Amino acid sequence: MSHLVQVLLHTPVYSQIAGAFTYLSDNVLPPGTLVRVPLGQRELLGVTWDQAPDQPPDRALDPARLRPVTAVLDTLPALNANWRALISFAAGYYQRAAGEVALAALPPQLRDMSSLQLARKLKKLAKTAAADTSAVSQNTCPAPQGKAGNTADPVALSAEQARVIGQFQQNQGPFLLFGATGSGKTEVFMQCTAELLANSSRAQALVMVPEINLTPQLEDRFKARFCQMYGNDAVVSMHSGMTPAQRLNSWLAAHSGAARIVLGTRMAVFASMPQLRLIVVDEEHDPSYKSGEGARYSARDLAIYRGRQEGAKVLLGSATPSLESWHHSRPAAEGGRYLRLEMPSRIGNGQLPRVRRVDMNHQPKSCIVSPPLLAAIAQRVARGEQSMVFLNRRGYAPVLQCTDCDWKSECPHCSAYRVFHKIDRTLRCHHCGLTERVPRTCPACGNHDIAPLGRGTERLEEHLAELLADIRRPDGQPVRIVRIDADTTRHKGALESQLAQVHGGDVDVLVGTQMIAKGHDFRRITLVAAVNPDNALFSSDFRAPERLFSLLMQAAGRAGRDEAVTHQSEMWLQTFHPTHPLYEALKKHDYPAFAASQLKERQQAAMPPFSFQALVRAEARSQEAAQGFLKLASAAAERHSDTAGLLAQLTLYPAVPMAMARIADVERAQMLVESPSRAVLQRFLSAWQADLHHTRTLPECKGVLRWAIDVDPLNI
DNA sequence: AGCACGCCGACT
DNA sequence: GTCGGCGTGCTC
Repeated sequence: MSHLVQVLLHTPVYSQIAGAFTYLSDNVLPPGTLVRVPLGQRELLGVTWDQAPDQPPDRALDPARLRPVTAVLDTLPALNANWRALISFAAGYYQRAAGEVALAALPPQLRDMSSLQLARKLKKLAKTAAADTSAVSQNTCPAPQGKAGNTADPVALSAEQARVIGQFQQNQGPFLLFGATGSGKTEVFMQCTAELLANSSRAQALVMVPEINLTPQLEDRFKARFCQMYGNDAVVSMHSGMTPAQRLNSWLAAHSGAARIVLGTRMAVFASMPQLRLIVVDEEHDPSYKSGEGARYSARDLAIYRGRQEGAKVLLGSATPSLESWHHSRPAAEGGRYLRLEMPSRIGNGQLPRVRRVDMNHQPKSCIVSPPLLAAIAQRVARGEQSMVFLNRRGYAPVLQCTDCDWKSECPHCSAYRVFHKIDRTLRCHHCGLTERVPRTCPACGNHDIAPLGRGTERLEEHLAELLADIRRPDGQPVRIVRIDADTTRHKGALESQLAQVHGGDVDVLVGTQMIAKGHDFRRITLVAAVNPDNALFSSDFRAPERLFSLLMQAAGRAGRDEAVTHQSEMWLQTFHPTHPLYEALKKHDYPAFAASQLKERQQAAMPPFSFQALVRAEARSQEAAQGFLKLASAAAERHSDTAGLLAQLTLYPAVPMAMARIADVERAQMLVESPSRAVLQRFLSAWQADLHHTRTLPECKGVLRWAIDVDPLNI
């Protein structure tokens, strides 16, 4: 028992003991070893860590009170230095405890396994893996040819794809693949993966997608291509929709090197992959890559760090890149650090849909679907083609209002209205979940007339059904409308079955929220319409236009994927601002022009990517308490020399209520910190942590429930 | 974060 | 009389 060992545990930053714990061990344990250690009454999983160089191990610790390591899980190889560097970097950059980040990056099941259980598990896996590889070597020799058009075979590449792959091979990256929807980005990802895996018998690739919904179809394509070559467990998935046992299996396969390809959502960026050679980030602009809980990391940004750290190539892909990535991929002569790869054309003569704007100023007052749009949809139905109509609000109406007095369907617990859902006659708060039956009379004045105000997908569906009631499909049947949103897909498998309905041609008009804009290929859709996209144009969030543009481009990409119908596909926009530059750029499918104008505005206003931001958020029972905490903390920053010295190079904005100020009776406030220098912002935040912790303990901050730092926040 | 210890309200 | 609410405080 003579060796001291540093161990990271799942303890958050604000528990004073943010660093590693010291334990006694019989043997020298290499850093990255999994151990089980006692902490108070509990026994926890921990990871041994490198000695902090700037800090002697035995500072004020009483050596007599050190406890021994309970067990060493050394049947598993230690987590390597690259993985530990990633964890340390993420913890430092996002201002969290290394232990919290490290333990959150391990599969949850591992936390409550003894070394014996783990050893058994590994033995079992080794056995099945051996059986599997022998099976593979049997059936790869004369590769059993599946049905015609097998996805397992690399398809013939377009000239653009071939050129881009060539650039990928000849450069080190990081790369930004800027490719139109339908230009064949996935095929490029697979070719690049195939290439790197073929180079070395142990090389591994990590492929990330923004949403769980998108993993199954990606998994199918990758499995069809790579499992024949490398075995059935060569491709594994990692996302939060998997069972704990599945997640453990995938993690172990990646960690041992058995898995050659890991597909997953943002959490997969932390997968232990000892031979990582490639990281692909598909739809890199998607906000889902930014975590909103715990350590608020950006998986896309960490992918860039990780790639550099491990010498793995990083390939970001999008049809509408984030302005950050776009800016980084400007020509190297102008300071760009990423290599931009471009694929502007759709595969197989596919064209992007023609964009048509309906000026709602010249349409009947308060109409939901304008006559020209309605006529266009009716025409599609009569021709046997499909239409897709977007509205980013679910429910029947966003507000219910008394026609007599001022009453509106406010949520008693949130600063939001409850949404009217006609289907079950309820008022539902989309923030806290409060659900009540619609009152018969106005709760304030007793009036019988309470009317829905505004429109949601439910009402749009109903409205379209009325308007299209007389329209017949080519087979003489009445029009079929289906709605897809969070309400209709609540049950497991519902989304899949509804999508199958659409693919099967049973549906003429698809109504939905942005849920249907992402990823799914609908081959017979020739019309996509955004009913009311204007909201985002004048939002207080400076990223709202970027998100709208991306959403509309993605939506437009749903139309005309089939060569037979591509020439007549259209994207319709109903707007009160038809000449807005965003729509002008969209009409030309001109992301570069849109990005250039946005970046110019951002530069003039010194906003990201020309400045760096962090947000401190506080939650309390009262708005005063939440803001009070932030004010005290910023006063402390001005008092203390280590933070005050940096204030000349950054701006501490005043504390303000969040856009959604109250959710479930919790008041939320935030404070923005901004600097032209990322390094200055980092130094400031690190030094300021102590002030924030201390401020929290003051008696006047009793009411503060939680606070957190969000570095590079997406929603301000 | 957990989990203890610790002091005040409605129930077998 | 207990069971249990969650307010402070500690964990190598």
